[in-house]
Amino acid sequence: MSKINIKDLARQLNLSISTVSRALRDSYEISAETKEKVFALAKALNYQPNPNASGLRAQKTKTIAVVIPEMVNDFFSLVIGGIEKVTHQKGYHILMYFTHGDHELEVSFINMLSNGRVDGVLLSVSGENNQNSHIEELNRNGVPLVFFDRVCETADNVKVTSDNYESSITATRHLINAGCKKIAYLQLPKNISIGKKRMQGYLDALSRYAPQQTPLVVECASDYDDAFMTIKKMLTAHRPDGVFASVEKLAVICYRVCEKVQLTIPDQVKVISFSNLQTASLLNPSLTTITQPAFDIGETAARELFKQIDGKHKKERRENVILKSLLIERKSTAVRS
Amino acid sequence: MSKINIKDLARQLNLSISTVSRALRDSYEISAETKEKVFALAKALNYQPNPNASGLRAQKTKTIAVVIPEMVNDFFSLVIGGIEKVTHQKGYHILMYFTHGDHELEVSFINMLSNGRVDGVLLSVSGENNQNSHIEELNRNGVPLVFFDRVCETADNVKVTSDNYESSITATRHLINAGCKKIAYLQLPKNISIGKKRMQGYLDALSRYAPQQTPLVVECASDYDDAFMTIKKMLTAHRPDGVFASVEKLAVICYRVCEKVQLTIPDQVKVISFSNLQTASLLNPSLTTITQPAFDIGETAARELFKQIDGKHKKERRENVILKSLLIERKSTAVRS
DNA sequence: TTTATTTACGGAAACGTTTCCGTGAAAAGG
DNA sequence: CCTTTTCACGGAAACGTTTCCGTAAATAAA
Repeated sequence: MSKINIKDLARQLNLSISTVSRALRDSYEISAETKEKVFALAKALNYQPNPNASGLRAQKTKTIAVVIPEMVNDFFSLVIGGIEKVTHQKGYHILMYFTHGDHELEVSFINMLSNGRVDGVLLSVSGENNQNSHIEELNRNGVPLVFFDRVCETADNVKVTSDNYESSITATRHLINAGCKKIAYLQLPKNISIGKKRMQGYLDALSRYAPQQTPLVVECASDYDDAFMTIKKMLTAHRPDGVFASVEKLAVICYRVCEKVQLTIPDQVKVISFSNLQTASLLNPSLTTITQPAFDIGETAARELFKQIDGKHKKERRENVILKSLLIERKSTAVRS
Repeated sequence: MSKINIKDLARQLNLSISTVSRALRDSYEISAETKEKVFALAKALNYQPNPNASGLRAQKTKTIAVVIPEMVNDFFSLVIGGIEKVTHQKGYHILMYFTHGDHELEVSFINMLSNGRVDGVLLSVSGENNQNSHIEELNRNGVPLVFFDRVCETADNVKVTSDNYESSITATRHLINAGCKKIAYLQLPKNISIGKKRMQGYLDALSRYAPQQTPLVVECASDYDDAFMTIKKMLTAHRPDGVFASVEKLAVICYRVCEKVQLTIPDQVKVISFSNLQTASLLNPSLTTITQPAFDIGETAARELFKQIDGKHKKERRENVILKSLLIERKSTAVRS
């Protein structure tokens, strides 16, 4: 129960509190010898300034919040890695919040963050993006905020995303080139911006490169079993020869359904998916993916946030950032030889 | 730039600060009507008490720290999920720190946490567990700490783990029963406690159930390429017919090596691994795993921590918790039919 | 020598809460 | 009618920092 504070240091050194404080911050108005003594004792006692006190006084917490839908997801794990790299360099701390796709929860988290708990927020929104009063409230309170991946289109904040529309075009075209005549698109229910862009890419690619095909958009629930049934019904009823999963989870479910209903990938149906799965190349068959630069997204978003936190000229208009994804071709879309 | 505080509320309501504060905390000495008014205005203005001020005053932060080696790892992701469940129920916040297996970093994080930044710490240690002065320092400062998975044996704190030794016995025996005559064990270099127990299980199972076999322990570097080369050399030189990977990462590398050197799993070599991979059943071939109750570990560790944080009678001796892992048999250890 | 400046430090206010102590007025008890 | 208790609230201290003022002594400038 030591928990020594600056007062203890001052007493032990026969100095005033203000002198010790200044010495610790290496102020020019403290003599070299005094600094030495203060540093030495501080180190010896492992003195750590109380963050609440400093934070209260300085109105700075050296902490940012990261709000994401979930954790068991290689994409978000990698993003966190990128965020952490920058944050650690800056000597900041990371508070993590998980919304589990629940918009209410997101609102309550964001509201919670509006009064000095953090110096900035990184947010990947969950669900409907039309209601953004909580975002506006945060902006009003002057808390810097940067979106990444799942952004709120209508909000006036920096957004860091990947080229979802173009990648969807590429992915769809990849299936077309592989000979698919009937391509299904699997999407999640929430009409998050990212989902819209991806679907638009799919639709545009079809009408541009395979106008004879009718789009087959399948909305899957976020619940695992529901999604499984939906995909199963779709596969058996419509018999597509290509499936484009807008998120990794749906590709995984699709694999399981194919196993169940005895559809062989890629001979009977080819599968491509947005995914950052570390094991994509080890799947049976290996999965062709559109891989987002997840780590880079996290790193970039964090850097943008710190630009605002450190920003002298805060009111200069910040640009959004769009990073490129990569199509990695594997066996799930291989043409039969 | 609103950021309203309790003073603003008091002024607008013509009440004193103390009255407003008590009203918000639903004190019995404030009349019902006054409470109403205060609540109403607080809600209307989205008043959020400044956490630094409350924390400073109460010497409580409603925040815990979670210190883990890495994030891109389904085991830790699931653990975080369990931790978050409990933490959210309790209305606490989570600070995350990643050690990247660097002991120095772990020490600096832990030291940082010794002065009121958090009310408690959940730690999965990285690397050597013989140096634990930083743990002792934290204990001296009265900050509650609970270990999970990778524990520090010599420290006198609650530890939540899974039955590593018994599971290793089971896994090894599983390979023996599948007919393996030469079983290799892949381990990481750091002699963390968890690694020792798992290896001991392997060794004991061999001497007990297949005494004719000589153990083949292979220490792999944490670096991917190094580990790949080590495993490749081992597989080609010793030609084991069974591989027991002590961690998921090594199993994945082993799969890649087998692909490279044209060894078929499970016919030429059977593979089993400790793993929480969500895609284990989708691998080629599907991977037999010892799956730890990761979510449960997180949940339990968090509950144990809160017992200490909330604890009236803090000095009662807490018991360690050991949760059971599950062997999930899949094709990577299938006997040829 | 007198005045101005620099050096090195101390006192105290402020950050936003919570809570200990008071206190006037109303209600209850005698 | 007077005393005691309860009720409902206000003033101010305290949490540990940082920083704005001050200031005595030493040095430099006049």
